Amino acid sequence: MSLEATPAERRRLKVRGAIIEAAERVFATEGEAGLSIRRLAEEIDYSPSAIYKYFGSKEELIDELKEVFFERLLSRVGKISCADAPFSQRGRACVTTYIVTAMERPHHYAAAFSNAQGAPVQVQSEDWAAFAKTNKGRAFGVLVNMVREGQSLGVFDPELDPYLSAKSVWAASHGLAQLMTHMPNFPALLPTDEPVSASAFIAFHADLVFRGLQSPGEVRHPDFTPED
Amino acid sequence: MSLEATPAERRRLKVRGAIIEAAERVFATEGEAGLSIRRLAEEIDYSPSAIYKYFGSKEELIDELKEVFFERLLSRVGKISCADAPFSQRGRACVTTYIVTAMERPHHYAAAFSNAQGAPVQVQSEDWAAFAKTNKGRAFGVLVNMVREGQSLGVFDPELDPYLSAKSVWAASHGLAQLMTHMPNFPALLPTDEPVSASAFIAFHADLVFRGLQSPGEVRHPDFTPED
DNA sequence: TAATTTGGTGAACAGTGTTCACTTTCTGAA
DNA sequence: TTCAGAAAGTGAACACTGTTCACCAAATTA
Repeated sequence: MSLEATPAERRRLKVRGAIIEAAERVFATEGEAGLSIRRLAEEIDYSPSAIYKYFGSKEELIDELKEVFFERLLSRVGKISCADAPFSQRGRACVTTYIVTAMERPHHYAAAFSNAQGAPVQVQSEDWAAFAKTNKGRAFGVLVNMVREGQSLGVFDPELDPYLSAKSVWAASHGLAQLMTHMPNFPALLPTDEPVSASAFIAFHADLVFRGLQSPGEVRHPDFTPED
Repeated sequence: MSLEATPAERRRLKVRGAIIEAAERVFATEGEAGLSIRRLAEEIDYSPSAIYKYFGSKEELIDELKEVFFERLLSRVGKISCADAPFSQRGRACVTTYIVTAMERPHHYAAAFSNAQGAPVQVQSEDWAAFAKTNKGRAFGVLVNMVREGQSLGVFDPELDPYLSAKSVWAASHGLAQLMTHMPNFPALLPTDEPVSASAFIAFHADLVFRGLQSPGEVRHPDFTPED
């Protein structure tokens, strides 16, 4: 048995790739509702039971879709966090990038926080060591470092625990991401008629989140001006 | 036809009540996964098709469960908001109450933000007038008033738009509620061994949210001390 | 070439939500 | 009180679903 990719292995990867490609296509547009094994099989011209030679279950297949989605989310936020820009911009960009990426694939993001039956994902007994290795865990690590950097720069309140603060930032980002994937016109829900764009509101939210972390003397008014 | 409740009407309400009671029982513990029409029919000793004489569809039935849940959430947050307590306490309590109530019925809360297939609920073309009449909309109104009160007291930054601020607070609350219903040990996910209780972390989060709203001069360090 | 693993299939199982023709029960008016 | 009509309830069926399993053919290995 060689370490090279045998023709059989290459063929296998090809079929497997076709499956997740078709799954990605239908999942991105119709979500879990439109993704049935039989339909997937029809799209790739195989029998339904063939899929079970490549994936143990439908859930396993969808888990892979979520995984690649979170990898992109991680990579994007990671890139932002170490970009060449002032801290205040980078910090806010972490939050906005997270939310924008979630909104690009609402079904993926929603599914990542609920299993097939819409029930809460119970991640019982998961400890820190296990969590830190997951994509979610590494994205969280980026946030912790960002809080630490802000504290060392004197911008963020040094009294705040970086881990708890990062969790709070994550929760705040997650909340807006979820609300906006579920109600696309959420920012525009106003009694007045002046429109507020999605991106403008995301910026506003990111700003408020960061004001909460700033040192008592450092808090400034948001540079928020509704555009377009 | 009288306005009184005829015996037939009373009987009908009784059966209907038995259905939602059974549905509530199984939904609260097992969520949408365990709730099937056939099982429900078995529990109330009727045939499955009988249920369709009372509810147009399974979704309609579940919508009612969500509705009563949000009514309780609304009533709780509403009570807190006009309680006899200092503003800083009431304000934070709105956030913590929201999160704690969500955690009491994780399946209800999760379902309220995703349809049966786990796909995002698309509330397209919903305008403010319609939104303001829903339970979500009225709970949101409570938040807006709270922001306004904080501004008139000089505690919150008067430059902030009350509606956008209330949305941000809602998003932040929703985010933690969702994260905690999905990962019960979220607050305890720490590299260190010192435990942080759920309630302690919720308080910490609420505090950060409020720091973000405070006037530049008013920001104080959080009075957060990990208890128990 | 022979043996064995792998890839692929169709039929079936146990579920699901929902519909529909049908019967039974109850109700409101003549 | 009788009787038409509505309401309540039923069982069988439809069209799905994820999943399994015996079976078959093709590719790989010995």
